[in-house]
Amino acid sequence: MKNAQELIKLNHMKVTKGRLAVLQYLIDTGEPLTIENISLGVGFLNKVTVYRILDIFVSRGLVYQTDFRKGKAYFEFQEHHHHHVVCTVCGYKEEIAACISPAILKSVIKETRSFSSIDRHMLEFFGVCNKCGVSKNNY
Amino acid sequence: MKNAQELIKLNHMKVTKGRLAVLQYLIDTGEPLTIENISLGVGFLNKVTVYRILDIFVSRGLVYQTDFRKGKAYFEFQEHHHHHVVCTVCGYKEEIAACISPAILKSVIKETRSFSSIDRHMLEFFGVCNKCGVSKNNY
DNA sequence: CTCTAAAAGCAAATATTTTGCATTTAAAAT
DNA sequence: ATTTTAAATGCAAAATATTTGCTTTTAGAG
Repeated sequence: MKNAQELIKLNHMKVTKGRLAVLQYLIDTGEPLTIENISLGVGFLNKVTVYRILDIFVSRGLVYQTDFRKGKAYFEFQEHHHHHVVCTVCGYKEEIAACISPAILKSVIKETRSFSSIDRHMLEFFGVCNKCGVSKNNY
Repeated sequence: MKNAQELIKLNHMKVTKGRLAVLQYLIDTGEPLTIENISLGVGFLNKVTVYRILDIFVSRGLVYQTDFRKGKAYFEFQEHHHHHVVCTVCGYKEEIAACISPAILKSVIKETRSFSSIDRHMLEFFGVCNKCGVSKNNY
């Protein structure tokens, strides 16, 4: 388990107070957070800077950016790569280990004519949680 | 191949001029569109109404809502369910057939304690297209 | 310690999404 | 056909999210 500073260095970025704080906050909370969440959580950073820090973290693959159909981006440090199931009624989110298989990734590479490699993917599942009632259309 | 009106009726919604126009536009263009795109494309609908129409289309599974890390939602009619590879440099999008396997979906259901069914999922791949250069970090 | 490119701050603009309420309309009931 | 009514739409405004341009600060190389 590496610390924030090592992780930043390993990914070829300047180690700054802001980046350390954002990454540490993401590591500590361990759940998907919005820019607003992070900005408030860290406390001393300009929100624009938070946007820029997350942009670069995501582009280096240090942070997973995703979308839960809430009209804004969510960011999460992923010590272990994973995805979520989201309730479309109450917004409850559960972490899941299920992920695409290497075979699927290979088939993507094989299928596409315009990309020779895939850096990352975003995968989220939506349903209605047991509290909110049981959904009918399965697929 | 069903027409817009049948599709709306089949999904238990009132058939309105707005819904017909939006769905038809999505069918005709056949690519992921933003609210702005659809609003302009249809021409006569208030943008708020477009939001509301897409909300209900997505909730009924008639339309696939996704996110390409552009700070806004994309919507696409999916005659055949599919996903995309997106270039993180130029934004170029390519349609791909690759999708999660039924086995993965089963494993999600098995893994989660809070959901008894999954209605839909969002899956997108990101990379750098051949035009923009070749990315290094593969996984 | 100096220097410089990169990062952060700040203010403002732009874009996206949501909300509340008045009006219109689809389609069911008469 | 006409009436009725819940659902859909329009409109204006608010709230929220994201981007941009430019100045100042700072990490880290030399």
